Amino acid sequence: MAQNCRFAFAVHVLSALALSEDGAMNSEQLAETVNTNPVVIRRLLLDLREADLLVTQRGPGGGAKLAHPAAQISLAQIFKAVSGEFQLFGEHPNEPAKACCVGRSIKTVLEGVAHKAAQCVEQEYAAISLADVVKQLQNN
Amino acid sequence: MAQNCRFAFAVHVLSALALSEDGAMNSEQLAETVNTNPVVIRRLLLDLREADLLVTQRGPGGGAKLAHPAAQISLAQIFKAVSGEFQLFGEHPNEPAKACCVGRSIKTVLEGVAHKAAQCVEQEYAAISLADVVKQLQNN
DNA sequence: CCAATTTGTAACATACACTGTTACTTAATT
DNA sequence: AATTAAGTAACAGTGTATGTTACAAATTGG
Repeated sequence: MAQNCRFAFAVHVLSALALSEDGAMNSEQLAETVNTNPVVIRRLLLDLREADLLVTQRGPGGGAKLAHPAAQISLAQIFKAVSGEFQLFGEHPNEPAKACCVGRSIKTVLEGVAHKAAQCVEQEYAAISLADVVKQLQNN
Repeated sequence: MAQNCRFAFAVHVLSALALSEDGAMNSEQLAETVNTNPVVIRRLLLDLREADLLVTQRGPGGGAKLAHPAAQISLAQIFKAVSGEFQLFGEHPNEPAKACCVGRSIKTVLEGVAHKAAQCVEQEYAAISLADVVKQLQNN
């Protein structure tokens, strides 16, 4: 459903930081392991910093490092930081016809459905920590 | 996450059919209540017919009607019919660097995460029937 | 059989979002 | 002061979605 890969990139970046020697990596190193452009990484870092998941440092020897231990960072936090709220499907782009009883309230009903599903996914993601991901990476 | 509104349109269309007088409506009538183009509706009808959720009829007096009672159609069936499998986030578009242990197995780990979340959403949607949606529409 | 109607389908237009890229500014270290 | 790296703006290229027109295929009723 989410067409973008920002969440995948973000988990990759944070895992790499968790596993790096001194805990810090710059955008060029991160871009290399993710296989993308450093600017794409820096844009991601801004969102992750905004969510208090990492800190950045300019200048020589700068880069990014985790703001908290990996066990205290959940996939739900990461997802929200880079992709906003959980949205499982697109809404009506045009307003449905109000003349029909379906058109009048379909959006409200679908919002309820989307909300329940989003809660379900959020719980699932909240139960998985970055440390869990790192552990799995090491066992592969 | 799903950027497209095919699921919303599909639920709308099927609800309208469930609530229609004689159980049948043509693509023009459906397009009017959804507020889109009849061809968009007909493309949707093809997928819903393929999934055995409705039947279509050409020629004068033709149109679409439900293939089963609304209580026997779940939102999970509708979702799969028009949007394919549940996919909660996009994967790496480019292959991550295999030199780093994160790059080597991040895709596998993320697949596992996506699978668990997808199961969770599917269960949620499977528990809601078209009849439930119609009931909510009538109470609004 | 003929005319009207409606689905089925191809082709294209338009809009939008996302990734990637270049180039430059700002800040921090030595 | 020079170097390094993040921050940021602007734009290119790609892909996907909705919407639209036009026509083919099938079905019904007279």
